[in-house]
Amino acid sequence: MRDGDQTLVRKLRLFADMEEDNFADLMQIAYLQSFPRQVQLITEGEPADFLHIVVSGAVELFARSNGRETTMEVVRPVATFILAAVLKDAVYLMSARTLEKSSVLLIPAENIRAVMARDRHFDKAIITELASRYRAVVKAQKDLKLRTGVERLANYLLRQEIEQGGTGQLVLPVDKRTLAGRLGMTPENLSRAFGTLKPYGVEVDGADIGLTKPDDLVRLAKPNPLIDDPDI
Amino acid sequence: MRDGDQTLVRKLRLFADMEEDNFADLMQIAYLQSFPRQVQLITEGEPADFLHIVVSGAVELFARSNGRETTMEVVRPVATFILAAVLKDAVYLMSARTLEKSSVLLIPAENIRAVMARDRHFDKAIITELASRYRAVVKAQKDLKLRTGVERLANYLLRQEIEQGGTGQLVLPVDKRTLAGRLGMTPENLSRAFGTLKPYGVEVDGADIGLTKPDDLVRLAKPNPLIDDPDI
DNA sequence: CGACGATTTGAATAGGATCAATGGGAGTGG
DNA sequence: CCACTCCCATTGATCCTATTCAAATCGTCG
Repeated sequence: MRDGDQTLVRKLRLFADMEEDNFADLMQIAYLQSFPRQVQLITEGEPADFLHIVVSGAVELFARSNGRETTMEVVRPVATFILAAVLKDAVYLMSARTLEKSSVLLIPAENIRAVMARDRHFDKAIITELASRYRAVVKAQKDLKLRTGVERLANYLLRQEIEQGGTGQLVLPVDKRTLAGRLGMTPENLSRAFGTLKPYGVEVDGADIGLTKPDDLVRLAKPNPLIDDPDI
Repeated sequence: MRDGDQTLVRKLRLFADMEEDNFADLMQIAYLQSFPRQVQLITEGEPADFLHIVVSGAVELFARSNGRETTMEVVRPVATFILAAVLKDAVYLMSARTLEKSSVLLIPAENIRAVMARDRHFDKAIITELASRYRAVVKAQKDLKLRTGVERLANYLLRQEIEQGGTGQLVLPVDKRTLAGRLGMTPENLSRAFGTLKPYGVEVDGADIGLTKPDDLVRLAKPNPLIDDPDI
């Protein structure tokens, strides 16, 4: 692994306060792997062998049942995923696939648990991380149950616009098919939702989106910090 | 608090391994309060002052936005709720109200954090608890996104039947209005869903349910351990 | 008995999904 | 460079699920 990448991983909430020796141990054992796009990394139902950390690219967490499939989350660098399964020594509840060419750091679950047993700071970091993840899922569920598809899209666009600098412009970070999954709708429906938002100043040109009437869009979206604010 | 209740709380995963002194400290400070049914205990958006533990009765976690409301979870004794908010020293993401006459143990958030700072076992317990909660929410989201209302009800009935002894009989633990919320549908729809399940041997008499054709019901419900198994 | 809330039933509507067909690049091979 | 292909995105039509609004029924409790 390149030093730069290692520095990024070290900056993760999860590892930031870990004792130097322990971090070095983990990095010694961990290995970084590169994958092309659309490679399935883990499969739901299998035992959690490795903690995964997306170092570059993007990973989609998804789930299947009955022949249906749904996107649960999109993880972008630098972030961990399936931490809970590793800690519980349980099976994965979600599958994961790369959305783009990605590199992923793999740390054997047993090593994570071993460091946990001797590094106090790591415990605290895990607690913070898990609590944040938990709250993120709760927010996602509120988004899903309390809003229509159009409202979810509107709020998503408003969040992205802020994240990308508040210039009234934004670029969709994933293709529309994946975005539809993330927003809990079909691609067809997403297309129509964009259509519905046109009168609210949403101008679409491929992945480039312009928001020309932010006030109108906000009035429609009714953003709610308890759903949309990533820091709460 | 009665000794019996204290014993039950002590048996919670969260407190089971805690050092005796620390547990005694917490119980000293904690206070048990009784509430009639339909009392709102916490309100989303307010700072998390207390860890709550349902000692008897039942508590519904719900959320609002846009004028819509949805049930997120029903918590039954003995279990904690809003742990994540307390740990992050953040605002509640969900509101809570009693469904029945209930007694709730309240522990000030600062004391929880203080014990965390000095009790190693408590850290581990919190991690386990949070990881379980996280996985529970993920399962709930899969249930919601991968199944129709009728399927959710069918699986719910099958889970309850097992939990209540596998006799082919079960009693709904909440009124149907609340059950509808839990299952992500309206009361009217729940009624119709029960109607739809009649040909599959679901016999309804108030809160008493009989499952006379379990095989047929299973065929419809297609239960999935990665959604329905509480121990995974 | 009477009132109130819970549940059920009915009819109309809305939000999304599905199926089918068309347009539009990006990449490939000639 | 161009034709071809493939996949994504869009659009239209239709179907299905679930919500909403309204009304009837049931049960319980005072």
